[in-house]
Amino acid sequence: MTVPQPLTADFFDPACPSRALPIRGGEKWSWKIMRCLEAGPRRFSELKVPLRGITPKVLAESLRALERDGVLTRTAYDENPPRVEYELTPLGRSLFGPMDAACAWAREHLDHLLAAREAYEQSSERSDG
Amino acid sequence: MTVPQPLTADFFDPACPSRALPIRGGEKWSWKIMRCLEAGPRRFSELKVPLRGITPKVLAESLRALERDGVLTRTAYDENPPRVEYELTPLGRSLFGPMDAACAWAREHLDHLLAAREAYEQSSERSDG
DNA sequence: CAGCATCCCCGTCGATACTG
DNA sequence: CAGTATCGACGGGGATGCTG
Repeated sequence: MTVPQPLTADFFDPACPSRALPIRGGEKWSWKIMRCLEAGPRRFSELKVPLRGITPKVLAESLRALERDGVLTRTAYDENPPRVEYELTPLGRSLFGPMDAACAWAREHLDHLLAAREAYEQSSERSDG
Repeated sequence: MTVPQPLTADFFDPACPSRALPIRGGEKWSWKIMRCLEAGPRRFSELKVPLRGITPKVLAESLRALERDGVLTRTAYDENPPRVEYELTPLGRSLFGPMDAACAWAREHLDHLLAAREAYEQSSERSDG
């Protein structure tokens, strides 16, 4: 069970699942955008409101990346004023599974985590001065 | 069900679970390090081997961050030559749950994802090129 | 309204060299 | 062996202004 494995790591495989996740934590806005689309299609400006502080440039970039990965669709209506709607695909919705798992973990262990962080700060203050 | 929600997003809460995850995708090596420790404690140099290409600086930084979050422990033995061992905590091991969920998703939808990407490239080549 | 263009900041990551 | 120090590359993200 705890016997050392050969450490053959498949994560160097370009097709490694961990590389394929459309939602990487480093991408600050992806989760938030998806949550804002969870209840149904939204327009560009409708997304800007709940995503307080996001700039149009970053929102456009993020949406394009998610569209590229087939997580959402972009539909432009030829109207005036222009209207564009973003909507999750089934593939996108399937991401809520792992996302919820991650959030559940965080909810459950948040206290523990913050305590560990604080304890670490305390112990390093002594040496840092 | 698909009725638009107020879009009250709790992810602006500093205590939002999504913010608390010790493993953010942007941190390139975190998952890999944890996988390398899954089977049991490992020394610094034992980690460098499977994590091909990681520099000692980055490995040290990453380990420190994970230690700070209580995900692993660092144990230095006062020997010569020096020996330091890293080992997952129960908290760290509990992360494999959500990690596996994410990997399972990726494994299941990788084909779909790559196809979407390719299709996107195709359709944008016409306008770009 | 729905973006794009431009410039800049900063954190992660990497390469290299050095130390207790 | 197990790191630290320094420098630099790179990319996400932000601020501001402009356009169809």
